[in-house]
Amino acid sequence: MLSVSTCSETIDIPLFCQNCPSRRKGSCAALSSDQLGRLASQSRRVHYDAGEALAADAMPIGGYGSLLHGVVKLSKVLEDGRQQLVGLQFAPDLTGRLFANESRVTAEAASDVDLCVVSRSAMETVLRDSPDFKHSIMLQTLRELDEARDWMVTLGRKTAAEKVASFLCLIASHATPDQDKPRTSFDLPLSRADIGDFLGLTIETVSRQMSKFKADGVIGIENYRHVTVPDLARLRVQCG
Amino acid sequence: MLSVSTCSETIDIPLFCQNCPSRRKGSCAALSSDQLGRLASQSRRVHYDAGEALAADAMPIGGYGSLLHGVVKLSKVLEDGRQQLVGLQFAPDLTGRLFANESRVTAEAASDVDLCVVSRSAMETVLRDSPDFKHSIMLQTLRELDEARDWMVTLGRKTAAEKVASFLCLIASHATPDQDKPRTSFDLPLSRADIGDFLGLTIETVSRQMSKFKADGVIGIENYRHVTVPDLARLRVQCG
DNA sequence: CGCACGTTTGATCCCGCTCAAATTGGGTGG
DNA sequence: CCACCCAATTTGAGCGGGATCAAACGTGCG
Repeated sequence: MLSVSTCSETIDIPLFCQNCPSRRKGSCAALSSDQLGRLASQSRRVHYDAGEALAADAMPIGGYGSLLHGVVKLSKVLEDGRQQLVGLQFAPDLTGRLFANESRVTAEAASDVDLCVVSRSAMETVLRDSPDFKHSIMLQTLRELDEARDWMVTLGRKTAAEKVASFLCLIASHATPDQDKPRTSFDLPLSRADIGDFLGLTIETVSRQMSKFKADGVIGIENYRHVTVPDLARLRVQCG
Repeated sequence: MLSVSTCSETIDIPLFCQNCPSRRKGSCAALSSDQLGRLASQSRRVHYDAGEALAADAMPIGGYGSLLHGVVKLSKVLEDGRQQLVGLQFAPDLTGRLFANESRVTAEAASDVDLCVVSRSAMETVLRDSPDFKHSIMLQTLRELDEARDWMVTLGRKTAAEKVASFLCLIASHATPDQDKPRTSFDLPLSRADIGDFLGLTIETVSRQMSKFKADGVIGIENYRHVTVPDLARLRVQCG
């Protein structure tokens, strides 16, 4: 893998990169095949069960991970235990705070999660050697900033019903495994408690608003976690 | 200015860059003197009066500006007019959404503001030619993301009193013209209405909490806008 | 089956919002 | 210099949305 090829584009691509979301539409798409090979040789697949922590607030950064499958929740807590989710990550997002010694958030696997992990030094090397790779990650960072600011509007100015509708729309638009269109049927990656922490609401209020949407026919709920949306436009109207 | 010098470090630095916060501790610090000269030759000083808009949500990006003096507020509005501030910028922050055709926020001068403005193409050129400059801006973007996430906790999980205290602490830590220590006496760059929009509160609630802090001796208020903090630690405790 | 946990549903309370009025201070013109 | 005006802010009264406290329900697992 470390030998450098100068001809074929595809032969040198590591097998496990071929179907990787980061290679197909994430930051690794910016790497040449030999850069990819070099990075891949220093990476390893890591699985986290739902609920496991990938990184803790104010703790040293162990490494960086490209999200292959699953959902990662980013959160922060106040001293007295109040918690706020500050972001959700989906494939092919990169986890881990770049250019800092400590994490600024707690990262936990919301569902079962597969990561392609590289060490901090390997990441720094590829960032130095591939401006395109770094650029791609800068674009992701800017997108995350846009998303964070969008969510600030939800947190600061929307009603409970609008918050829950906004959350459902967010999941519908990301639950899509391989397409760009929002899904009309999906599993929620978060418990009611996590949804409350994401929306700045209590469990009970989330539950009540979901029940109300169900009663109004805006959504269907099965087994708590599975949601169907007969009319996406109707749900979107509820987002305020 | 366009002539390239190979010897002296300081002679070629444009006069109006010498005292510029972006040159001293912002992104322009990453530029060589001839890169700086080239960029400066394409820049111009622009003044905005308090209240003027620098950029509007969903409108094309006109150019980018390094904030020389003053405070810029970033906001988003819902269709029905509800507004949320999603960030404040101070010197030497860069204004303008990079690598996008449209702004994702409305940017307004909160106070009188001076900007060092460059065109989009000039910015793209210097980003291409100077990896250090681009890196510096990436660091700023990551910092803004951290700040946005910190504020999400404030918006989602704090009480009105804690929100107002958090805002006062934020201003105290940024009102410092040339030092890194929080100020104990400063002018608020925002009206009560803007503070409310920043905190997800109404004008009245902001006013009541400020009055309460004043009555409790945590802060002093003169002429609505000027605040003194006799004991910063006591204010910080109120932040939750 | 029976326990445990996540969720739903119900009853009540309270913080922050709404509506309304008074106060302050700055600017303007006589 | 003062009277007036206007916008921003403060203060007050009452209401309501979401929180809190409490209990019932459903689902999965040992």
